[in-house]
Amino acid sequence: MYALVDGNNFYVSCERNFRPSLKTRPVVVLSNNDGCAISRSNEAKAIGIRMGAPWFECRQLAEEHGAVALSANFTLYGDMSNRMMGIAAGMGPGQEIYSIDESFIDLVGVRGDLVKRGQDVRERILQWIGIPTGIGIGPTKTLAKLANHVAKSADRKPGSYPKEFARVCNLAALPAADLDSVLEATNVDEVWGIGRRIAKQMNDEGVMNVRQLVQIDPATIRRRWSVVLERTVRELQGQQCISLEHEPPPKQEIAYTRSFGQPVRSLFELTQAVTEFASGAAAKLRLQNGKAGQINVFIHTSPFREGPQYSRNATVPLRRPTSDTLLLVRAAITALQAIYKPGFNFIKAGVMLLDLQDGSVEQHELALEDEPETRSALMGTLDRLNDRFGRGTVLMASAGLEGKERSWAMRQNLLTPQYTTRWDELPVARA
DNA sequence: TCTGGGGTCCTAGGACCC
DNA sequence: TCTGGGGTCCTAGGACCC
Repeated sequence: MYALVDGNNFYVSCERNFRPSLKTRPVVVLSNNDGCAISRSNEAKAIGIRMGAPWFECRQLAEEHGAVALSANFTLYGDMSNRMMGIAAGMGPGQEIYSIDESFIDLVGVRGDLVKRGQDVRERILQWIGIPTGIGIGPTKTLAKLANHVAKSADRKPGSYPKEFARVCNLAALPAADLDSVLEATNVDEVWGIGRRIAKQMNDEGVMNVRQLVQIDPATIRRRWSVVLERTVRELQGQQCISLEHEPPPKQEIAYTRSFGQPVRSLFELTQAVTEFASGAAAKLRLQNGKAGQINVFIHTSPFREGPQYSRNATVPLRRPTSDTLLLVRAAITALQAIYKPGFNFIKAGVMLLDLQDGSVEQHELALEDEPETRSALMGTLDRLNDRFGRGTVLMASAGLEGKERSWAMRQNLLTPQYTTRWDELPVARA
């Protein structure tokens, strides 16, 4: 038995916590460069702002309704997430943190009324962290996800499901007939693992709701679609196919990619960006104590804009697997120089670390180019300084200096303070 | 003027081997 | 006119998730 605990409109809820005046207004949180709406309050959804909608397209509509837009403050959301996850973990003996705002809880061996238990956890998160959540409970992860969808819809959209399912919903406790009517009221595109494409294909074949879906033989699903979807259907039928991951497995690749605040043309500017991205990726890599065997760099123009398009990437093998910022930046710049072509308006670049391996394995060579121990001490110091005094405190000179140059830096014009992670930005309470 | 970022898994097809 | 069988590895692309 599993529960899925999921924060409602998570980024918006984090922001509202520190600015209660936002609680009655439509609020949207925007992606990097203030490009798209990536989190919306119920009020913002109600006026028709779609997930992922470009802000320049829906801005007027939003402002006519008194909406407030904010730049994404991922430092804040990450910290709020950690606090929420700590409380959610109390619901059962195991937890898998599935994304920034949701975690699966293993309920094996938990006795008593699970709905009551869920309601208690929900209340605690709301009171201590200020984040409203929905909790779904079911015999498989896919059914727990579905129950979570029911819990949220019943709470927000009157008439979608019976009201007693609102906020906390346990599908496992339902008599078969009631479960059937829930499944019948749920479109296949709400199922975890069924996206737009497959939902469309199913609809074309007359499979509209989940009750119809669970009546299909898994072998048929496999033949018509894939083993992935077969697992999904089996899970909906109550058979556990996807187990809980207590520990996140080490990443197989690490990416650091960004759109620019404005298009750039020169190799000089791209070198700055690629330096910064490679440094950032290297820091993430050291955080999981890994080493990369290869590094990939890409640059491309904007498919949304007029003008000649250009998109290329290059992969450079490292002589030895490494997590050293200096070596990775050097390799990234080599790759960039190989793919750069003048005369284009570049809008995005990225660095990907590939072929990742455990950092405790050291491959030596006869003539060492550097002193590995000195270097890893240097990287440790670099990470500690940037952690303590803020990202970018110590950086590679080719990344360029704050304010000057760096024309590509992203726009975040509507950024809120880091209320919970910086002493000088703590909210102040007045009597 | 203006369109995010970071992942995973699976499959098909090509290259290559004996 | 006709061209085997069995296998591995790699990559690109497509699907999905948040």
